[in-house]
Amino acid sequence: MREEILAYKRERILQEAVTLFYERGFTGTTLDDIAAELGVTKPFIYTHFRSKVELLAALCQPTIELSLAAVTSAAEGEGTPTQRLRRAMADFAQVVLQRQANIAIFFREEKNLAMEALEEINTLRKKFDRVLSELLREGVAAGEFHITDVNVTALALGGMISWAYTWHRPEGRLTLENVCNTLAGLALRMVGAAPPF
Amino acid sequence: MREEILAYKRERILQEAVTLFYERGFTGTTLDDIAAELGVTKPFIYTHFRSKVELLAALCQPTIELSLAAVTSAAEGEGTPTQRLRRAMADFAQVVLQRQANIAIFFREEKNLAMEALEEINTLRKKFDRVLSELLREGVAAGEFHITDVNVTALALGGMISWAYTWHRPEGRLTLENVCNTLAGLALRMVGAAPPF
DNA sequence: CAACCACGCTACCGGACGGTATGCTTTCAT
DNA sequence: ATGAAAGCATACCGTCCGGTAGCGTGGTTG
Repeated sequence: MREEILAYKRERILQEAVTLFYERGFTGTTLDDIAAELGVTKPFIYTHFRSKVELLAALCQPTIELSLAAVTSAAEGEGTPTQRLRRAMADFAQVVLQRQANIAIFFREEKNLAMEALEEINTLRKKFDRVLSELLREGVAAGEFHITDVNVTALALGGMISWAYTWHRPEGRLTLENVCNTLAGLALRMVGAAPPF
Repeated sequence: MREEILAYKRERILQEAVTLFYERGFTGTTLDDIAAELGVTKPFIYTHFRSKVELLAALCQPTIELSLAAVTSAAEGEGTPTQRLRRAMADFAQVVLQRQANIAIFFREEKNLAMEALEEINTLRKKFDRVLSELLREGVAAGEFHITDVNVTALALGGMISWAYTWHRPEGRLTLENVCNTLAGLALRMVGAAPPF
């Protein structure tokens, strides 16, 4: 149970850090700010994280891992390439929107990550692109997709979905599921899959 | 001619600032760094810009203005909605890729802009989305586009193109024109325009 | 009750960096 | 040639903030 409490504290720090980094930026947020918001002091944070930069990595990496897991799981799952791409895009969109702040922080603060952490994450991103490209190639081979440049299309797909972090408002007109489905539909069109979506 | 020299100096400062902010981030770059790279000293920069933050704004705003101008010009130009959308997307993509560093800096360092400058830019961005949405609506009315949610589609289109700043490599496999055309083609598919592209 | 220990706070350090006051150098007008 | 003014460098200031050392406190154990 000691362990669980430790993990909980760690999680609370991360939560508050995400909120503040998202609102004010990484360098615009001091560790004192985070501590104050938690009702603790700076050394408390240092018992759970070695540095501010490590805190940043700890809130980026798992989110990128989730994104990769979403597309990988869908791509390697059951169904036609069309069905799998739909699921991959919808699930990826869901991760992006559920972890909107984390995603935003990662893309904004990339330059503040330690080189080591950044390389690890970039490996994941390359894998993401490879998995997506491979799925597209399968779809082309199966005659379901019609694509001129598979690699550019994969990047465009990833971008269209990722970008949602910049404009989605959780309390807005559209529900999360709604947005995910719409985006997945747009993705299928981009690859020339057969209607209806 | 005095004026021209002044403008030139200003431009050189901006160039170097873009390069360094792009590589190391805004807070990761000191004014001394920029000055050193130019072979001058910090006060020199202060004779041309009131503050570091103003420097940031000066290198973001014109680029956003160019983006808006690109889509506006195409949207209000000649041709069918399909032709205009193609041109709008290709021209916008060209701005994004030619000003890749500026675009990247803007999206990354948004939080470091002065509130006033940010609001000004956000006005431009809203106008961008409005112009694009309006063009989509025209296309739907003309029976050329088939879209379920015009606003989301506009955001998705903008995102797909904007995102290119994260992956395009000027010295890579693809020429700039190549990428712009491919992306414009993908855009037309997204809105359900009639092939061929 | 006493000894201990885990935990987190108070208090502080040191360096980095945005910004500026001052004075020198160069250039131009008279 | 001389005065003035523009333009830039030297040198400096004050602050902010990431990171740390050491103490106080509360709970647990024998």
